[in-house]
Order: sequence, then C-alpha cells, then structure tokens
Amino acid sequence: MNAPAQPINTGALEAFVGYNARRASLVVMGALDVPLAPLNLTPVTFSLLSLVADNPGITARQLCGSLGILPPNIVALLAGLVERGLITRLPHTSDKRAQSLHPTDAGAALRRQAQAVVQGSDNSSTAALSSAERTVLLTLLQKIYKTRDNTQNVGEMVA
Amino acid sequence: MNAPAQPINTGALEAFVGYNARRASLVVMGALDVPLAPLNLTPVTFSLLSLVADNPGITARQLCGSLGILPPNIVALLAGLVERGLITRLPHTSDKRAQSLHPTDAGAALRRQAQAVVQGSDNSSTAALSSAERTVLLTLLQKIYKTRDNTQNVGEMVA
DNA sequence: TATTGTTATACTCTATAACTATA
DNA sequence: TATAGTTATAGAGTATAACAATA
Repeated sequence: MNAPAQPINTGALEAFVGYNARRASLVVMGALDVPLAPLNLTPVTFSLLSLVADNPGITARQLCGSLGILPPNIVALLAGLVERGLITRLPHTSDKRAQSLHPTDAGAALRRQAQAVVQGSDNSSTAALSSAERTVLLTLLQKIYKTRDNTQNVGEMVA
Repeated sequence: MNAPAQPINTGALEAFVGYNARRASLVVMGALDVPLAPLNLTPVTFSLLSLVADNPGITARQLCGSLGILPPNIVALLAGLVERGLITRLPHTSDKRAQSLHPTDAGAALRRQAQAVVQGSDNSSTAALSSAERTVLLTLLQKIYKTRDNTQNVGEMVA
C-alpha cells in the first residue's frame, strides 16, 4: 500500500511530445545558465543580442514576435543591453514611432564569444545524440513550432 | 539602416537544440491549457494525477523528483487534488514521516478522461509530424533528459 | 482607428531558508 | 546527522490595462 516497487512508472507521460519536449528543454536551457554567467548573459539576452546582430535595424516589436516576448517585458531587457553598450537605438527612417536596433562593436564581439559558448553547451547537453540524430531532432522540432495552421489554437499566439 | 529586409533571420538560434525544444514545448504545452480547463486541470496537476494513478502509494518526494518540482511548491498542488477528492493521503507503513498517495475512484475516472484529452491535444499540436516521425522525436528527446551523466552539469539537478 | 514603445501592476512559477517529526 | 512534509517568503517570468506619439 506504500511507495511503488522501485522505479516510478512514467510511461503514460513519456508518450506525449509535450512532456518530453519540456523536460528536454529544461535540461538543455538550464545547462546554459552556468557557462553564460561569466558573460553576464542569460538565454534570453543572448537570443536578443543574436537577433540584433544578425538583423541590424530590427525593431523591438519584431524581437517580441520572434522570441515570444510580450512588449512590456522586453523594455527592461533591451534597456539593459543598451546601458551595457552592446546595442544602440537609432531613429527608424520610415516610422518615427519605432527604433531600429543595431549591435555595437562590443556587442558583436560578445555575441561571437557567446555563440561559441552556447554551441558548446548545447552540444554537451545533447551528447547522447549523434550528429545525424541532432539534425533530425532540429528538423522535427521546427516542424512543430513553425506550423501556424494548427487549427483552433487560440492560447499560444504569443508563446 | 532600418528593419531587416522582410523575413527575420533566426538561423543562428535555430541551430541550437535548446532553442527549438523550448519553442516546440511552449507550443505543445500551451495548447494544452484550453482543452484541460473544462476538467479543472493544468499540465502540472494532470501529470501529478497521472503519476499517482499509475504509481499508487507514491510519495510527494518521488513526485517532485519525477516532475522536477521543488518540495515547497508541490504542497499546494497536492492539497488541491486532495481537497477535490481526486487523491487521498494514507499513512506510509514503513516511514511515518511520509504519506503514500493514492487515486480515488473519481481521480482515476478524471485521469482517464484527461488522458484522452491530452492525447488528442498532443497529437493535434504535432499534426505536422507523421506517426513514425513522432516516435523518433520521443526517442531523441528522451535520450537528452534521461542522460544523467552529463559531465559538469550542476544547475539542473532539479529541473 | 491602429500600432510602437512604455509604465504600472498583477499573477504565476520557481527558488531559498527554516521549522517539525521522524529516520 | 539526514530526510519528508510543511510554512513563509523572495525572486523571476509572464500577463493585462492604459497612456503618448505616430501611423
């Protein structure tokens, strides 16, 4: 009448993609915090810096749409990157409401450094996979979240 | 000097397993909230109910270990399930500190109902995948989070 | 009338410290 | 001395409402 034999049966949950994707993402993303800490970056600020570096002139709204961040929550994040001299805000030529974001030299340099760190951590966290398996995994995961024709999905237009 | 051409280049981030796993999990897990709401369940409480149903006599500690929940945070969740008459706490025979958790008839019934709902939502969220692809995906994701020999991982012993 | 960036704020999730009763 | 369950609380993440400037 007590605890289960020894190993806990999680078979039912393991049949769901959602459960597995979440647990895997927590492992891989969680492992990122330690190696990114010396660079004073988090997974989110690294993503922001990367997108600005790869898309100079991008706006805050576009960053929100790309990363699933709500506008009010990106303000402090971008302000922090600006204050640290990693990105700059330039006036948008065609829309005076918006600001175009650009990486500074320091920002571009830090991004290159962080890119290597993240790549290494990502590989190490998924060391149980072969190179071919990792490629397949990326493809399958992208099929899921790039499908925006998921009928009757209302809740996660932002997520 | 403004916004990028049109499509935003997210290629660098898409090369990381962590980024893709997180975005996919947000889509699949986020889609769960709506269909589970009528049953007064969330992804977490559904997982708890499932594990108790499949492992009668399991303890709170074991649930924490299986789902990556910290002990202080599981208290209110279990109390809610007990109050709703879905699970019961019985005295643990061999350890008077612990409680063995069991599903009630109502809990088992609700779990069966929810299981079908979650299965349907999970399938619908991953409709872009073939059955074979879904199976491969589950295998690859499990390889990641079931690998506890990830050298020098300190941060996510709980996650 | 709609959208960008923003403030203020609330709500949820996650994390740490410390206590009790047992082991 | 360590562990199961618990309380209290702090912090991070995520959410809505509303505003000024501009479209």
